[in-house]
Order: sequence, then C-alpha cells, then structure tokens
Amino acid sequence: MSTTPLRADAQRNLERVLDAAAELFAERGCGVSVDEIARRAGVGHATVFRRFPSKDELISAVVSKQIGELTAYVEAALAEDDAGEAFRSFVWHAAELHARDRGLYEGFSRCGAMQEVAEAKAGLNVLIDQLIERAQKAGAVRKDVSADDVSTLVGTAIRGAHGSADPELWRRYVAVVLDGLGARG
Amino acid sequence: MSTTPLRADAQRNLERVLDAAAELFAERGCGVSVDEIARRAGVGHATVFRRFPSKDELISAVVSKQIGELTAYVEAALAEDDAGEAFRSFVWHAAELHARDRGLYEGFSRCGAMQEVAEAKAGLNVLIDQLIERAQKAGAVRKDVSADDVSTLVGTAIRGAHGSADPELWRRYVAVVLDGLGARG
DNA sequence: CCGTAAGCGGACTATGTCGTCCGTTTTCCA
DNA sequence: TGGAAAACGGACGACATAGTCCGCTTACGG
Repeated sequence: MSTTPLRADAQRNLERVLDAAAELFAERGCGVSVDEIARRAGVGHATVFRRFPSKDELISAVVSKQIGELTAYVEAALAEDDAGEAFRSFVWHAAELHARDRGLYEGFSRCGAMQEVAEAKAGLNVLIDQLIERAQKAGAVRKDVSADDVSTLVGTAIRGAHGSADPELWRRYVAVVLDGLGARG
Repeated sequence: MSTTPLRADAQRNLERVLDAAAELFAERGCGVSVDEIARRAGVGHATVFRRFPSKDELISAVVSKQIGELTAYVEAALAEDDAGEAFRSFVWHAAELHARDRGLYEGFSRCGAMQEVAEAKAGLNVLIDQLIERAQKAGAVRKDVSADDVSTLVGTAIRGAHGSADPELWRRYVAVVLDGLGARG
C-alpha cells in the first residue's frame, strides 16, 4: 500500500497519460490503442504499461475518476427537497456526462468487475439507491427499478444516440427513458 | 446479377455457413471470428470467404435475413385494429428477437451502411413508420419518435440487459421504454 | 557535483484477426 | 465414365494490438 512518491518526471507523465486516455476514450471509446494514447501523451507506450499493468487497469483508473464526478452529482441531488426533481436532475447530469464521453458506459461495463471500478460503483449505487427510493416513496419513480437499471437504461440509450446526425438526439432519448421510469416533469 | 446455380456441395456448405454464423452471432455477438464460424459449419475458412468477400458481407447476409423476420412482425401488427396495441405487439416481438439474438443490434449498427442491409432496413422502416404514425394519431405514441428511434431504444436497452443474472431483465427494460414512448397498456 | 536508482522508450515477442493463394478433391454433364 | 470446371481447405501473408525487455537517460539526495 505505501508507495514511494514518484519522481517528478514520472508524475508528470502519469498525469499526461491519464489526460490523454480520458480524452481519447471520450472521443472514440475504449477501443483506442495504448499506442495512440501514449502518442497523444507524448511518451512511449512502455511508459503507460509501467504505471498500469494492463490496458484494463488504465481504463479502470479513468472510469473511477468519472464515477467520482457522478458521485458529486448524486450528492448535490440528494440535497434537493423535491424527490422527483432531484432524481431527474441527477439523471440529466449523468446523461450529459455520457453524451460527452463515449467511453464512459463502455468502460463501465468492460471493467465493472475490476476491484477499483467495482468499489467506486458500489459506493455510487448506494447513493443512487437512496435517490431512487426517495423518489419512489414520492410516487415519482416506478417501483421495479434499481440504480443499475437506471445507469444501464440511460447509458445504453445515449450510446445508441452517438454517431447520429443530430447531436441533440440523446436528449430526446433521455426524455423517453425518464418518462418510462415514471419520472414525469 | 445473373448467377449460375451453385454446385450441390457448395450450396450445402453455404447454408451451413449461414446457419453457423447466425447461431454464433446470436450467442456471442458479431465479434466471433470467421475461423470459429467455419469450424462450426464444418468447412475451412477459405470457403466462407469464397461466398462472402468480407466478414461484413457475411454479417449483412445474416442480418438481412433477420430483418425479413421483423418485417413479417410489422405486417402482422399492421393487420390489427387497435393502433396502440399493434405498436406494442410489434415492439414486444422485435424485443424478443433481440433478446434471443445478441448479434442482431450489433450487426444492424455495424453494417447499417452496407447496401444489402440499408435496403432491407429502409423497407422495414417504411412499415414501422406506418405503424408509428397510426399509433400517434390514436394518441398512443409520442409525436417525436421515428422508426429508427424505436429500433435504437429497444435494441440498446436489451443489449444492456444481456449478461445480467436475471434472464428476464430485458422485459422490464422494454416495459420502461414502451412506457416512455407513450405506449401505455 | 556525482553516483545510483528510477525512469524512459524503441525494439521485440506473442497472439489473434481478416483475407489470399494454390495444389488437391469433388461434382456433374456430355 | 472421363474430363473440365467448380469447389475445397491448409498454408501463408499482412496487419493490429497487448504486453515485455534492456540498454540508455535523467532526476535527485548526499
């Protein structure tokens, strides 16, 4: 667990790699090669593998960071009074993240079983479940859905909208899903 | 265009290849290798490439066949009196096909631009649009959706349910999407 | 300022994939 | 039944990718 601090150049390169990976995953999904990530980061690809034993570890690191962002959204939503509005607010924020980041859902499902992601996801789901339960009690969300269901439905719908001619298509899809979840404005 | 009929053994092998491909795509998606398809068909992989110049052509052939099945479903639905019920009926039939066949949506989006698939899809969409328009006039489906939207929403939702512990999860997802589309039972 | 350990990255290996080639086998018709 | 055309499939090539190795370079504490 105790790790000696990285040398300054190594630390800089690590950050560059993470940034480059996040950018490329967002633009083109998790399929981009490690070579390309390394190239954008301005390092050799061996440098990537020195920090991350496998490509999946790199994806996990990037995805875990994003899950942190999602967690912040849920926490903000939980602070709202109106349970239904809180739920919708979170979904729209999460959706916007997915719409901007093609790799997010992909990484989520590809590395969901890896420890780092599994833990982050578990923590996130606890909060989302609170949000859902509250909304359900208020009659604003149907009874038979879980945090995973919401993530999947929103994530896949937006994934389906990617690559369409209409860059705003995902909003209509989210509206449909929200409506189906019983969360009508 | 005019093709001399295949030799008997070639015809038999062609069918075996199509069957094997359909099976494997259904089970594990379009990612399965041509080698594996050939193995299951009991032929060498060169035999596959003799009939289909590329893997995408093979996928297109399989997908086009499935689109035929979908077309039959729409036609049956169009014969129903109740517009809303007709729409729901079609969606459930299509969904069941997607649930059984993991490769269907994948092939759809991967080879949607290839002539064979594009044509089959265009024909199918004309019919689906009739179904939707009728349901919209009856107030049973929201105004802002097209055939492509329905295909995408249903296809992606079910894709998201694949691999879950619950083999019936997709039904709940379809229920949510149908509800969101404004098609409440 | 210098020695050492950490870090670097190009070259390499391993693997899996699509797609081609060509010598051999099989069909089928005259 | 015999021979030409069609079909077959194993061997091969080309390519992309993940991951390893090792000789060279760089940071940094004493």
